[in-house]
Amino acid sequence: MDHATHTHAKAPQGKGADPTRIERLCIERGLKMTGQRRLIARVLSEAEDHPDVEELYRRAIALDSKVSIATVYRTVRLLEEKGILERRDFGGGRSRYDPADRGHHHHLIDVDTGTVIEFEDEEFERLVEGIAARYGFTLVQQRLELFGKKADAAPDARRRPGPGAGPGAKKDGE
Amino acid sequence: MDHATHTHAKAPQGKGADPTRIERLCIERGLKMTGQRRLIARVLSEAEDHPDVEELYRRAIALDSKVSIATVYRTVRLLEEKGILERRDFGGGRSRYDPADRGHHHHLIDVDTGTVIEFEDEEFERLVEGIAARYGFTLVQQRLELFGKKADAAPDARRRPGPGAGPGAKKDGE
DNA sequence: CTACGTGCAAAGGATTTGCCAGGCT
DNA sequence: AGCCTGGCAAATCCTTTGCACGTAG
Repeated sequence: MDHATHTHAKAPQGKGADPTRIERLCIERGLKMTGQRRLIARVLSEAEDHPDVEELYRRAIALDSKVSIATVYRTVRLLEEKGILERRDFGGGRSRYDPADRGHHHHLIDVDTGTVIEFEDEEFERLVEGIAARYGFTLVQQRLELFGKKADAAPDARRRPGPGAGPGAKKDGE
Repeated sequence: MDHATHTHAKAPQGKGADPTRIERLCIERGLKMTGQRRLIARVLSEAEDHPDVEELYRRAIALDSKVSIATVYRTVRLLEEKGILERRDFGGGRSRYDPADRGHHHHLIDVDTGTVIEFEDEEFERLVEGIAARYGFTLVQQRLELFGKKADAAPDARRRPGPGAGPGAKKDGE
C-alpha cells in the first residue's frame, strides 16, 4: 500500500504544492502540465480503485470545477498512450483506468456486489510466461479477470442490466 | 471464404435440415426458434473465430437476407444471457462472441498481426480456482488474455525511441 | 510568441428499444 | 389464437472532435 506522499513541501502556493506520482510521470514524458492536467493527475494518484471517466470527472470537479468532461477524456487517453495509465474493461461499456505504476496485478470481481479485489500471483506469472513461450511468443501484456461470488453468501440477486450496457460491476465499492 | 452447402443443394435452407449445436442449445433453453434465430445459430455454430455483431450480421445476410442488425444484437444478447454465448472484448469497441460450448479456452493475441490463438491449460484452471478460494470465492467466470509478439520473427525495424521510456506502440484492435 | 490545451456542443459509433406487423408453438 | 419475435428507425450511451480562445514553455 502506498501511503500519502509525505513531501515536506506543503507551501500553500495555490495548487502546485507537491507533485503527485502521476504528475511527475507526465513531466518526465514531456507533457505540458496545465492546471486541469495537474488536477486529473492528482485525482489519479489518489485513486485506489479503478474509476471510469465519469467518476474521474466527478472527483476532479469536486476539487476544482474548471474542467470539462472532454478534457478528462482527452487527458486519460493521452496518459494511456504515454503508458502512464492502463485502460481496463470490466464489461460495463465504460473503460476503467488504472495507474500503470501501481505494479502488476489482476482482478477478482464479486459479481454480486461489484467489488473489485486486486491480487498478484507469482505462480500465475510464471505459468503464462510458459504458455506464451509454448507458442513462441513473448508477452507484451496480459489480462486476467476472475468473476466469482462469495462461497457462503449466495443470495441470488437478480440484477437486470436494463437500458444501458451489459452486466458488469458498475461500482468499485470504496 | 465460405463454400456452398453440398448437403441439400435443393432445399433453399428451409429449416429442419440438421440442427446445429447452438440451435440445439437454444431449444434446450426453451427459446422459440424462428427462422432468423436458426440462421444466426447456424452462423455461430460454423464460426471458428470470434466475430462481432456486424460480422455475424454480414454472414447471416449472406445466407438469408431477411435479418436486421437489430435482431442480431437481440439474439446475441439473448444467447449470452442464456449462457450459450460468451461476450468477449479484445479492445476494439465492439464485442466479440464466442460459443460457450466450445469448451473453456483463453486467448493469446499477436499484437503485431492481430491473430487470435485459442488455448486451454489445466494448470491454469487449478491455479485460478485456488486464487478464488483464497479469497473465499467460487468462480463464475474467468477471463485470460495474453498479448504478445512472436519471439523470433520480429525484425521490427520501426524502432521509435520516444521521449522517456515505454514502447507506446498502440496497435489496438483491428 | 507560438504551439498546444481546453470548453462547449455537435458529431459519431455501437447497442438498445418502442411500436406494430408477422411467425412459431 | 396468443405471445413473443423481427424490422425499422429513433433513442441512448460513451467517446471523439471542430472551432475559437487562453496559456505553458
